[in-house]
Amino acid sequence: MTIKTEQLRARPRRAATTSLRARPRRATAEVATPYHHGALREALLQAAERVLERDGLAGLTLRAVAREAGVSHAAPTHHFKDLTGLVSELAAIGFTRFNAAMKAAGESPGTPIDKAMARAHAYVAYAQANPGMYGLMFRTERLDYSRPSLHAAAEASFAGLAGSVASRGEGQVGNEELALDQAAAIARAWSLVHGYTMLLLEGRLADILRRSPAGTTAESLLDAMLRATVPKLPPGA
Amino acid sequence: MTIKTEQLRARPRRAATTSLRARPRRATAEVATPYHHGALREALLQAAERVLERDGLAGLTLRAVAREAGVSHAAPTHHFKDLTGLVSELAAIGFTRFNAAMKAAGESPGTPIDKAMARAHAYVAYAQANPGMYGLMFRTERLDYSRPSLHAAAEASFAGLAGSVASRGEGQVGNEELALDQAAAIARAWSLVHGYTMLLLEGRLADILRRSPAGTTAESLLDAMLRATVPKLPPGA
DNA sequence: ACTTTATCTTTACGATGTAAAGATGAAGCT
DNA sequence: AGCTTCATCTTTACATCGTAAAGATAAAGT
Repeated sequence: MTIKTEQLRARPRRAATTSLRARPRRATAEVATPYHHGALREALLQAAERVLERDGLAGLTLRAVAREAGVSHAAPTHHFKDLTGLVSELAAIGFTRFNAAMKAAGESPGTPIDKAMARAHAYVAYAQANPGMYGLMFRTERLDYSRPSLHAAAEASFAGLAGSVASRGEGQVGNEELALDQAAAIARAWSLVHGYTMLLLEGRLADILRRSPAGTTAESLLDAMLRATVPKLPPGA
Repeated sequence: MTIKTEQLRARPRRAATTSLRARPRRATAEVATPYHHGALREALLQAAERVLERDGLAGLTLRAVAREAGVSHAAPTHHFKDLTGLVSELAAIGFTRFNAAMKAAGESPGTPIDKAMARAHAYVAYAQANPGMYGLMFRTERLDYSRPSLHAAAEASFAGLAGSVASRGEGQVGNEELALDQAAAIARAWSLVHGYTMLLLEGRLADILRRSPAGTTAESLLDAMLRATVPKLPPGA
């Protein structure tokens, strides 16, 4: 691919003077990548997200993240062990934010159908605003679900979805049995919105949108698609 | 990862004797990786598919394919130029086979709804039988749609889907305009079946299946999911 | 003050994609 | 025929990547 030689990395911080480490502990309001100890873990996660949304999933390498954070390429190892570790931790963050967005959308006023629509739109909106993150979250390949943080966040995400479909109270759909029509309703809602999102992000819906009436957007098409399906939702609170 | 040293590759065919190339041209029934000229291109594609279904998408590397085919690691370059080239060509083959399976399913007897169900089942069945291939086909990242073979095969796939939904004759849904409800119907069908397939392949449906009534399979859940949606299909031939 | 320990850097190795130069044998030309 | 040409394959080379291991460095504990 011939991108650029690795020598171009953000150089290892202290060039020659060896003792500018006595810089103010809090430059403006937050510690700006402190010297030795510091909050490298968080800095790496932020750098990783920046790299992800800038260069895509393919560009999200351990070394690129370390470069972006201005540390040596082996520094992340101590905090995440693996690329899998870093990626999984980042995905957990993505799920957490995603869950918050979905919860907020579910608290909108209106009929249950209105709420369902709002949730669906929030779902797609999150993916459109954070395509890299969404791709990361749903590309299992390099994800380790045995990590507690990721497991919990993803589980909460599913529980929220299932709860919003299965006409229970608020999300509390633990581990109990599901009737076939309940399971089908959950699978339907999830498949619809996830499939639409994936096709949209991969550009597969571009053709359909181009042939649709002028002014049709991804949102309005989603709306039309759901409106034909939603009435079949189980009668619930 | 420490897999294995590259020395373990299928060694470069003629070890020391230098002239066993006068072996029978057709060993049993087909040329078995001929010497110089030969059908390397096809052999590489077959090797690639083998590697893909054996080691997954991550294991599908140029060098692994060359190894599998028993040639030097740079041999594929001349036939495909890139990893992208090889992968795209393989995806084109996948789409072609997929299209054939879908067409066959569409020719089953029964009502239009029966046909639609048969097609949906064929869709998921293909993905389950060829998970590597399906993942390859719908993971745009390393695909070059400007390649004529891939472009044509993918286009045909979409046309078949659109045609089967939009109640036209047989597939002829060229480039004309689409009414919003038509576009929505296509998006709905595609999103449903693609989303379901993706979630299934990534293991995301395992929880739902486990909590479903005993005996519920991926197929029966798909069936239940579709039965609640199908009645809303546009009234067509 | 000295040691311990967490954190970060260097160095090293095998793997990968890709480019470039060297072999090799089939096909074409005179 | 003999020679050249050229597509095909192999070697060699290089930049990159993930990961392991060993060395440095500063904060913390004794």
